[in-house]
Amino acid sequence: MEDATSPRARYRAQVRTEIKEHAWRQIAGAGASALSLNAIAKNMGMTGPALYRYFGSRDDLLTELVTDAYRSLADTFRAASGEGLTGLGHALRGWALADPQRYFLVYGTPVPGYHAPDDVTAIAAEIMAVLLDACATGPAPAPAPDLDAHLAGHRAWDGGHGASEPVLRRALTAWTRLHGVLSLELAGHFTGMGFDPVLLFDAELSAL
Amino acid sequence: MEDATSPRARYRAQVRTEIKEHAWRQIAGAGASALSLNAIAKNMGMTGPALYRYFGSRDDLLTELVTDAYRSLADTFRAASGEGLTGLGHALRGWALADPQRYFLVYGTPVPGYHAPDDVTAIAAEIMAVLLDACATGPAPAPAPDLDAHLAGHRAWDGGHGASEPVLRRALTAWTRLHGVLSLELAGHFTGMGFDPVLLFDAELSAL
DNA sequence: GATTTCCGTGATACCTTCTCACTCATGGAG
DNA sequence: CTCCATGAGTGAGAAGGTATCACGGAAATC
Repeated sequence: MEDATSPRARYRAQVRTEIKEHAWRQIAGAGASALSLNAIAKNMGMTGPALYRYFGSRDDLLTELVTDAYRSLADTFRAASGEGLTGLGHALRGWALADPQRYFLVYGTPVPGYHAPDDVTAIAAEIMAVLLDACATGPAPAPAPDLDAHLAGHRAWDGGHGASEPVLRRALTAWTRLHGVLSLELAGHFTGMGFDPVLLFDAELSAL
Repeated sequence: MEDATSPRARYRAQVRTEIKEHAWRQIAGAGASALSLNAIAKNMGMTGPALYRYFGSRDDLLTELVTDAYRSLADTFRAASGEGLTGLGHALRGWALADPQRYFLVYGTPVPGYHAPDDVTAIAAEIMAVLLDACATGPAPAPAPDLDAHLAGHRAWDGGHGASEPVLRRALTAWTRLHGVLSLELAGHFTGMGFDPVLLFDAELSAL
């Protein structure tokens, strides 16, 4: 009855993935704001309303793409989890450069009203866990007593990882610094400046 | 004839600024993607097409808002230019928190096809000049020979400032690190984590 | 006072998301 | 094998968006 390999279900799953493939192509080309259900339907030889059999709304489709993007980043992180913080940094940059709009779907400008579903917070916690593991081994960063003391009382986000406060701080710092370089690079703010962003990224990475 | 204080010109300028005020209100509330000429016109007691007398298109209006945002940031930076890098950092954070969507208009997710006009590159250069001034005085950062050697050959973006390579690197690092913390904070990526982002921001600022 | 300039409107074309009634093919049950 | 219910897809249409156009009228200018 509810067999997952029912012909109907298989067809449905295939169409869903095909819709998402077209959606990713649109997003990679012109950003998330250019995602158009009508255009996807036309590209697939269907009419617009047909897509509402597969996704409840444009926002539902976009939310699923965001979740997939988070999952993709989590997979990339997990695959590079054995290579330390440096390996994690390079994996992050490679993942971001492979599809900048996908990076922006995760870390870009949020829509004020939008609330991420519980899925992505769980995946974000998994990403943070990998980052915390990588930050546990390595040199202790410069001391920051104020922040460490504050983190000691506000460390629920470590998900029971049990890392020391300097490790928590190192993870946060790695996150924000790498995102800082990467997001400005992907947004094109370095394009007119002439230098190679990878050297700046690697300098920040080795400073960690 | 072409008097700037002609009744027509004064009225026109007033309507233009009123349109922009409504536009800022919309953007602050629901982001740049929610900017609607029709809604602005309705709020002003006009019909949609009337606004095309004042702005050539929705993109033209948005471009002007982006330019105004850059100019506002440049003004804020110039006002804080005497207070060193720490003052600049606090001025940046205050400016960003006052209107997060305005920050995202400058440093947020770009639309792939969009090209910024020459205005904003000039203003961006002015912002960079203030940052370079603030980075000239202060402790020398940790050495990074590779990046410094590369910057020595790719420093056209300093606008004839004549700063040394470590100073250029300090300015770039300050920019990317502060943007890293700030953009993640404004995007709400810290909301579920419990800690106070200002402490992380200040820690990065004092590490510079 | 006559004329020109230009603001605002309504109509229109074309796009979007999204709902709804309907048709029709297909898969599963007897 | 037959019947029927499930569900995919279509066309119409509402509501709202950008943008263009011709037109009327008010206001500034001469």
